[in-house]
Amino acid sequence: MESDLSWEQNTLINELIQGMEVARKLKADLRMPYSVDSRDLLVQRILSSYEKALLILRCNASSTSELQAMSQATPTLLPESPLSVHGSPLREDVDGTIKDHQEVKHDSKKRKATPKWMDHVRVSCESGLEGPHEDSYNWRKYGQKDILGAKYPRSYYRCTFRNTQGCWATKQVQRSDEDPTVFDITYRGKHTCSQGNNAVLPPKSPEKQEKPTHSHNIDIHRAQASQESLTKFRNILSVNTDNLNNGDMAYPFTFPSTSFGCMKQDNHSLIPWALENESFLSDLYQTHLLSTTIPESNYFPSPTFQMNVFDGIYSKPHSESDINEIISTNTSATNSPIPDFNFSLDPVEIDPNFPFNTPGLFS
DNA sequence: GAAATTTGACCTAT
DNA sequence: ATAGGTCAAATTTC
Repeated sequence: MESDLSWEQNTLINELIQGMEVARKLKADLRMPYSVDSRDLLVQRILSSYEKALLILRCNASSTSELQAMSQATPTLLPESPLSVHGSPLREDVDGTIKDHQEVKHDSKKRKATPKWMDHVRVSCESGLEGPHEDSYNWRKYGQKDILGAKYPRSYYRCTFRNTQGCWATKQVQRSDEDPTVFDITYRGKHTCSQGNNAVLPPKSPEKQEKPTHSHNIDIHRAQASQESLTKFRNILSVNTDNLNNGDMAYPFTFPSTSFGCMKQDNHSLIPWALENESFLSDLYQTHLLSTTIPESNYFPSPTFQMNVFDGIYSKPHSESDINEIISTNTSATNSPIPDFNFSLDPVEIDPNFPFNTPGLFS
């Protein structure tokens, strides 16, 4: 990657370029009288790029160096196992908070300290969604809270196997104010239960996973159907990996800002992206397939949906400071349990002549 | 009856 | 003092 630019600058450039490219595609698309779906897709991608860029700028004002360190220090850190850095003297206390063993406090109370990492994703269901789309984990809701300044309450979930297996993974789900079709989902803690330990997740218990209040044909995103789909998707990704030919495969990758979920409508979009794209964001994003439980299932009346998942950043587990900012977004189709993809699918065509390193570009 | 959800109360960080 | 996060009893669902 360009060494002359800072990490966030590269990220910002990439996002803006991506937005520009997609806008061009949209412009071209506007000449076509029939492709409404693809326009929606392109608009979504543009918005996603700008959103990422804004997030980066925000983070730049606060903890850029930390985030950069994170991204560089955790190239192999898997979403599924953010705590499992080899040899790292980390521990996770009973409430899921990760602590360096030197800074373990006496947490006599139940109240959680701010976790040292989280995985933040956004799920967009533009075309509507019925029913929960799952993230292959079993969650139990344990609370809901109205959040100041937010239109919608935040829901709190913990792993169903908390008691039986001592799994302290939690997640929070909150509907976006700006776009009610978007859910911000924050994962905290690591799954130590059997479902978290299995690379191939066990089938979900039928009583929980697919409450058949919604029956439709969401193909690849349906959490339950995702096992086969994920396998296929892995294969796709593997092809891309093999073709990438660069030495950065130890880095994480990102999925396109638009979704994987669009495959239903646009079966052509994913693979070409995967094959054409450079992995220029690969050192920025810890990416994973994602499908996420949307408990507020009634929000989405239409059977088709589209996920717009933003990848999460995992803080450097041994960082001494809390990093709770969520700085990057991404799209994919399953949650953290799919750990090891390290390349980008973003459909970006970078102009090789673009003067990224122009002095003063970011000054 | 067991498991999941709801919801008001409680706890703690800021 | 306040907001966010969690607990746990009550309620609902299966």
